[in-house]
Amino acid sequence: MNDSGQSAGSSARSKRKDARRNQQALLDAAAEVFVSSGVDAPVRDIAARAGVGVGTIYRHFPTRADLVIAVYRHQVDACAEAGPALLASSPTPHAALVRWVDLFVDFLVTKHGLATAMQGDSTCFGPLHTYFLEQLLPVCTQLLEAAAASGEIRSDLDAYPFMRGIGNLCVGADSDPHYDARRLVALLVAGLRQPQ
Amino acid sequence: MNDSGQSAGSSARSKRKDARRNQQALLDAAAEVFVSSGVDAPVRDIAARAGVGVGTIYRHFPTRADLVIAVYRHQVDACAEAGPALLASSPTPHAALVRWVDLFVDFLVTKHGLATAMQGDSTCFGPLHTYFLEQLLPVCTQLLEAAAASGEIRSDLDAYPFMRGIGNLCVGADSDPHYDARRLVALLVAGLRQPQ
Amino acid sequence: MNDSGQSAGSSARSKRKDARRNQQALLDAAAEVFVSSGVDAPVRDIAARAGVGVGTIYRHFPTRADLVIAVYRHQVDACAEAGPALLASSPTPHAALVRWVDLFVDFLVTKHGLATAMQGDSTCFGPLHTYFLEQLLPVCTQLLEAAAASGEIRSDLDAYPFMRGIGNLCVGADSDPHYDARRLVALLVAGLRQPQ
Amino acid sequence: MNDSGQSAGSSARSKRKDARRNQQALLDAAAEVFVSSGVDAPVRDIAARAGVGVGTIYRHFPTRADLVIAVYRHQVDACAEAGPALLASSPTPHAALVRWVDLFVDFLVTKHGLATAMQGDSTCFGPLHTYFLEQLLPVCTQLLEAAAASGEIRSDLDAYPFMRGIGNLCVGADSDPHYDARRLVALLVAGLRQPQ
DNA sequence: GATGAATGAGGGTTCATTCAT
DNA sequence: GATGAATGAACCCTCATTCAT
Repeated sequence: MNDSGQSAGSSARSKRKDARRNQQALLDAAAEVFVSSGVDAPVRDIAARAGVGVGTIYRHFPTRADLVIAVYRHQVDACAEAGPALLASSPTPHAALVRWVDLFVDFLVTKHGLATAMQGDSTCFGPLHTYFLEQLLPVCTQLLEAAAASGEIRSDLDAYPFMRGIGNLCVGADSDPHYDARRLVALLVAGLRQPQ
Repeated sequence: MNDSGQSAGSSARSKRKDARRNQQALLDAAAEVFVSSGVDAPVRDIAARAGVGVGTIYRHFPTRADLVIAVYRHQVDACAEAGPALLASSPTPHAALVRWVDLFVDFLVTKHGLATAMQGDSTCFGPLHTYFLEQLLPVCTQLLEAAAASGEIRSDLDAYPFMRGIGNLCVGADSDPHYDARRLVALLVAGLRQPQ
Repeated sequence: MNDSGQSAGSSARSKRKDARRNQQALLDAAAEVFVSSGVDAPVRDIAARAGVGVGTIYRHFPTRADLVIAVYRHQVDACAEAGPALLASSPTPHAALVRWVDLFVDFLVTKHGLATAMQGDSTCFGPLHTYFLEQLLPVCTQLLEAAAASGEIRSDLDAYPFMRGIGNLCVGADSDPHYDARRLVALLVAGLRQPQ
Repeated sequence: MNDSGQSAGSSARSKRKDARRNQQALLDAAAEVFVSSGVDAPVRDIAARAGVGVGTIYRHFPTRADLVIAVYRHQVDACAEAGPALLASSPTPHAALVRWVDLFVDFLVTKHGLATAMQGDSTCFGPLHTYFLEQLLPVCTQLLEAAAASGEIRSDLDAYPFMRGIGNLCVGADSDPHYDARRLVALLVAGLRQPQ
């Protein structure tokens, strides 16, 4: 349309460029809307903010969860990568665990509604749930096992319930000033300590 | 109207009996539906299950929160009353606290979606939230203070965030067999222990 | 119930007394509610104000129109009776007509929503409409004919459209301070004057 | 998007054409339903008649008043434009006023329920009311002032109550064959004549 | 007779998702 | 590919009217 008289190839490329640009706009818009209205924000709001039609969202992200994943992929991945790094650089495995949990909680708390979306009962966030677990479960497991091996914490808690618990504790943390999720998560971690 | 005469009294009572029977049916139906579909279940579903019209629900329970309160009032009240009793009968305040938390968790976990409803962000459950807090906050506070006074736990956690945390940990506990809310709550309580 | 040990007759009479008392309370309550909320006020509001059940209203006044009629019967009748009296006491038939119209307008305007109820399209006010016409049409006709006979006004307007017109002009007169129904009715009557 | 190119332009236009076609269907359907059931007809009825979903109506006309305005905009505008034209082409301002009032009455009477909607008390028709007044008040004012300036009518009646009066006189005119709104409006206008 | 609980039709509104253009 | 119009199921809530007690 824009480049009249060009070859089909160029047309196709320009289309792709358009598509990619759109996808990026979508991610940016979604990130903003998620922050202001939570991850359950109406699809239309996101489309409007991105300046595209709702259909475009569905093309790029068939499921709402797909969109959420895409939006937070970088941060999830960073969180995943931080695990081994912290383990290597911290004085003890337990210290690494504490720091990593901090990262994870920051991530959940600062994203309005993400913690809720991570809850297991929501069927429409299945892929989101899955992705998070796939990325973070091994890391968390590694940290827990290391800390258990060093005798700092008990060894009878799996990473899955642990992460679920942290996720749950972060629910609603952004909307209630009287509720300090980090505090409670710290208590939970403290509860893991080996009863000397 | 309120005369002690038998006929009129019985007539009035019988009328009330009808209404009460209906109300009871409503409570039963709501309890069932809440379990199967959560406390956000459509009004009509509850009405249908109870075999009454929707208007009947609105008559008895103008607000959804009113209905939820009514459904769980006994249990909430029992939970509230258990606090002092446990304090009196347990070897230590900490033991009482642990047992009481158990009761509370049982209550939250066995009622599908109740924990979610207890979260602070839902505006339409204001009355419910309020009622729960009014009943249970003082009790929880008393238990925490007693345990703190006896030196068993730290004294810097208020009852409100504590209860919110417990409530959050119970979210989704009924739908995921891999998630053991009681375990995590136990860890949270363990985290309260005075770092000897 | 109250007079234990009385004869059936006395009981029956007391019932009637009760019924009459109820009916009066109903009329009073309805009058008040009509003023504050219009003649379309919910049935329950009236029952509540009267301190009776809704069923009682339906027993006494099967139709809302029946209730409205009953409430305003005195005033309608007074309006009807005023016609001949004014005709007899006024200097000219036209003067009598003007005064009578004043009465009628006062009646309609001071009763919130009555003018609306008098409109022909509302099917549920049929009996009301009918009663009003039955009582007032002959009177109005007489006044119009007298004024026409004396040459003061044209003779080609029937009482029915005339009254409908007046009724309509009074619609909404009580809720809009910028709208002066009496003014417009006066113009309408002025428009009747024989084009000398 | 707005480029003058043929293909894209036609594509954009064709999309709009579809929507416009639908919008037109909606306007037609609404017009019909308004005639048969009044402007208070259920949204669903209009949607059904137009063969569209209810959502489509809400998309095009967020408020019922918006729909009513759209349906009658042409006629209101025509009425507004007719004022100056009549003033220019009529022998006297009074004659122009009479003709214009005829147009206005025709408009109100032939649209079932429109007159009622024009009444001031209905809160949900605010925009409608506003639009009508904005369009027609200046015109009516001009006509009244011209006729007053020429000494044909009294000068102490504002356009607003005048129009309200006409509107009111037209209420129910379509459903009652015995009620001739035009007749009464003519009398009202006649009542304005300067008492020579 | 009186009561008021129950009914359920009726109307409004939102929003995820599809699909013609 | 992008668009956004259309769909319509799903909810909510009100209130006139009936009828068992």
